[in-house]
Amino acid sequence: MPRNRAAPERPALTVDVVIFRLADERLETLLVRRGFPPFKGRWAIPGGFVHKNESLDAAARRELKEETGLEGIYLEQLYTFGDPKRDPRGRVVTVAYFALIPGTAAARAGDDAAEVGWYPLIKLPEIAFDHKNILQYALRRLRYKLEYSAIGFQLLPSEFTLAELQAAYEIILGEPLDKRNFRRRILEADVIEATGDYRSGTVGPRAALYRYRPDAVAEVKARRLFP
Amino acid sequence: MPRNRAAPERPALTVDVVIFRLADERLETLLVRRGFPPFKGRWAIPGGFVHKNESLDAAARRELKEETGLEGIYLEQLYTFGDPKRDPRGRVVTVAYFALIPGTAAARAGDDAAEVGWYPLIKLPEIAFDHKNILQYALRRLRYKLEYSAIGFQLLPSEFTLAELQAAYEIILGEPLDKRNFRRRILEADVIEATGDYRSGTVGPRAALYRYRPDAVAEVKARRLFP
DNA sequence: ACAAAAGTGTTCGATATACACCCATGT
DNA sequence: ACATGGGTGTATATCGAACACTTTTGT
Repeated sequence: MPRNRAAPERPALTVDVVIFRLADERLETLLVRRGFPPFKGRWAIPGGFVHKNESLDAAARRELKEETGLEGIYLEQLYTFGDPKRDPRGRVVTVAYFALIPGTAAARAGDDAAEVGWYPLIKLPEIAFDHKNILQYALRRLRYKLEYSAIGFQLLPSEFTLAELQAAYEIILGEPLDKRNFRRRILEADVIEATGDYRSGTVGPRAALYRYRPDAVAEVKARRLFP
Repeated sequence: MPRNRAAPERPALTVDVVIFRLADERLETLLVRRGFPPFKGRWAIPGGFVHKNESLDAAARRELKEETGLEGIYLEQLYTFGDPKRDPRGRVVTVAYFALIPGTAAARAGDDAAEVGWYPLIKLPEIAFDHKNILQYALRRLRYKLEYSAIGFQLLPSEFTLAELQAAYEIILGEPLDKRNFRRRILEADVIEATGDYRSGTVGPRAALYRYRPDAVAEVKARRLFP
């Protein structure tokens, strides 16, 4: 708490939300093209000022909804970036968040009709500010969380097959996983359950559909899921 | 980055530094007694405003030095707390850090002669603001980091015996550890090395002294150190 | 001599890893 | 009929957990 009153400052405070989705068998993130300097024409993580009487989480949720139209999305505070020089216009401290949206969710363009686009993380366009750092940080955290907790299904629709879930993990972790070991572990972790339905319309046997168990504990502390 | 310019706000921005040390076989934290309302007489985590042209990390280091006189200390950003009602005087967003200082480091009272004291985490006094939350969060993070990375020696002087290190881990994790397993794991982790000297003046065999290997990688990602 | 504390290996159980075939279904 | 892909079990290696005695030194 403030006791030293020397040279305080009231920096602008923003939230930036790194929004991940799976599409075309890649991990993608939503970026906004800047129409004005600085960094005109380059791409930035969507974000905005924190409003009066608004918590940081609420600000992040609002931004996420403005950009994608989605609510009830997995969202987590990532890190706060406050280098004095990170915005050439003046001091702006940003609290970064990351969000995982289901790949099928039709994320509409932002209300303000700015130019927005999804970009794969392996092939990013020219990035504004220190946002490349933030994206790298978010990716590290996502991979880490995927190994230690069971949040992969946040990137899938509400019902999914085990093959789809495994594919999501493989895309993000960037390595193939053994099918039998994957299924055993994910089921033993007790975070998903079979719906009883099957995916039809495909060649071959019908795959059982699973859903997230909302009553499950999100954090799997005792053991690494995918060591 | 800011694109939505509706109702922005410039909250006061502070850093709070949860400072941990080991003393009297307990984990203690430094607290400052508030001399004025709100929460007059209650105890708060040391902190203060972020200055102009000062990064968040620099602000945290400055606060840490002001309170303890120490430099070159382990310091890590924890989380940012921004509930609009967390300070009754107005909007104050705080970036919380945590620091680990060697138990022997004579942490002098703060420059401003405020009333400060070390308190064991198991028996905290009346806490101001939302600082109890922050302390709990910091303790969780400390325990977690201790299990997955090798930072326990940050709470010990530069040279220490394995018995001392084990005692530190036991205090923080709150459970006894097997001596032989502890020694094997901590040595296999390759973060400490024998100095070649021995601790004398004690009853019984002389214990070998160890030091931190500064070239070692801090994060032990591959495996839990103490599962 | 005795008390205190340092140092040292092995066994056993649990967990992780590697690996291949059968069968249902749609075309 | 055949191509596609879902579903299933086991053997081996690695890792974690539990456990006791000997030796050194100061008093």
